[in-house]
Amino acid sequence: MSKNIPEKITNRLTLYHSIMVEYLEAGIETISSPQIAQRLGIDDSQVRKDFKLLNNAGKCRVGYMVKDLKDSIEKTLGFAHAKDAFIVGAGHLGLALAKYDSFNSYGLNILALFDNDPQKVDMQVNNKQIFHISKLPNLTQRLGVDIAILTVPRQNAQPVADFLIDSNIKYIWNFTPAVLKVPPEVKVWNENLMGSFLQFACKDII
Amino acid sequence: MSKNIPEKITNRLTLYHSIMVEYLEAGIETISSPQIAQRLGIDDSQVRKDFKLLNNAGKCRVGYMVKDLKDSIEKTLGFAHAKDAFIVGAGHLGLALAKYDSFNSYGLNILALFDNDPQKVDMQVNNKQIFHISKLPNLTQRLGVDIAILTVPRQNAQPVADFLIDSNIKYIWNFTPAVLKVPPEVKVWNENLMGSFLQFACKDII
DNA sequence: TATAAATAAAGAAAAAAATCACGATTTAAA
DNA sequence: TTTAAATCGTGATTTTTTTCTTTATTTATA
Repeated sequence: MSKNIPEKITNRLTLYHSIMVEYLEAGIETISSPQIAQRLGIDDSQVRKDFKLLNNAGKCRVGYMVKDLKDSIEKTLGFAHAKDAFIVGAGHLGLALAKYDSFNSYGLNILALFDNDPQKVDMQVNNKQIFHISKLPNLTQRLGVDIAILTVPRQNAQPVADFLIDSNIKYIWNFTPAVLKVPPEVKVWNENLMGSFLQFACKDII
Repeated sequence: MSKNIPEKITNRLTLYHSIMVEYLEAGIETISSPQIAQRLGIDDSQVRKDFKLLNNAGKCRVGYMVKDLKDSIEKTLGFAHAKDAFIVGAGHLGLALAKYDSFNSYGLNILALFDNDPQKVDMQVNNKQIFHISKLPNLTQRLGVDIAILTVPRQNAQPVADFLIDSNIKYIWNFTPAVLKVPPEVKVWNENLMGSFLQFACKDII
């Protein structure tokens, strides 16, 4: 689909999307760039520039059609293009993500969870089974999954990542604070919660 | 402290910090900008520019002292300046964050959790008590807490946020997909997990 | 000691992102 | 109907961020 959209814009598009969902639920059919801008604390021309990317014309003095914007954003970000993934690490964070049903509507399909704790194995979370980590290579191959969401403790992050890579996982969404060492063909996305918090903290609180 | 560091740089600083922790644990005393750059897939002059911000000189042909860099990053990002916070919403995500001990070493002190589910009230998570949400205004005032980490379901996000604001919460770290409406004196930081994922997905997978 | 290689530092250049400014359009109101 | 206000669209400008280039320094090696 339309790729190569810069991170920052993608991020704003998802925020716009949330607002569209809210407006639709409230039965509001049109929305203007200043309304959105004020809500997000950004410039209104920024919003319009982003929307131009969606090929979605607005109407002067009226604004944009909420439904059309929502559809365009979904199309642009590939919501419909479902991607399968495993969650590796069935601790609280892994379970929280497994229960996070929004993933589905955004095109991310969690097929199963993996853990090394025998007590957790065979449990079900949100209709997804927890398997022993040793089952991962086989299931990866059988189901053709190449995305893993890594939610193990920091100490295990690198060895588990190595295991995932051996099992042909190509994309790791890394929720651990470890900076993973991976070969060039494997892509890592660091969620980096602390970085996120510190950005918040540095700006306003300290 | 040294504020107004742009988001992107703050984010990189936390990644550098993770690498420093790892090097220290491995007993490695120096590190060079190309090493770090390669690890993170960025330009090495970028790394040096970031380090210049820390007033931390390197040595040609040798690199930087790992320990010094780690300390500088911690000082710059205000790790030592402890900030107290409440977690609002004791679902899996809230519990996961309550158990996330890294928060502490990064200067974020979770004092307690809040939920409206009577079954959860009075439970302990990682030595932190879960209170009924009705206790929040009182505790906010008594403990002088003005940061809330919001992990309730999307449907409850706005009403709970309104309640927090009435209770004098000034900073909301928003893990819900809702885009909150808040008065100008209240600052919201959207964690926006889906945005994060879609950035990842758009880049490489679709 | 001389040479080569790795690296930091710092300025220049390029690229990307955000903001500004203004004309055009549309709707509502006088 | 005229006027005013709101809003879009877009080019220009500014700011920020990243990358490139060069010079200087340090260490290791011949």
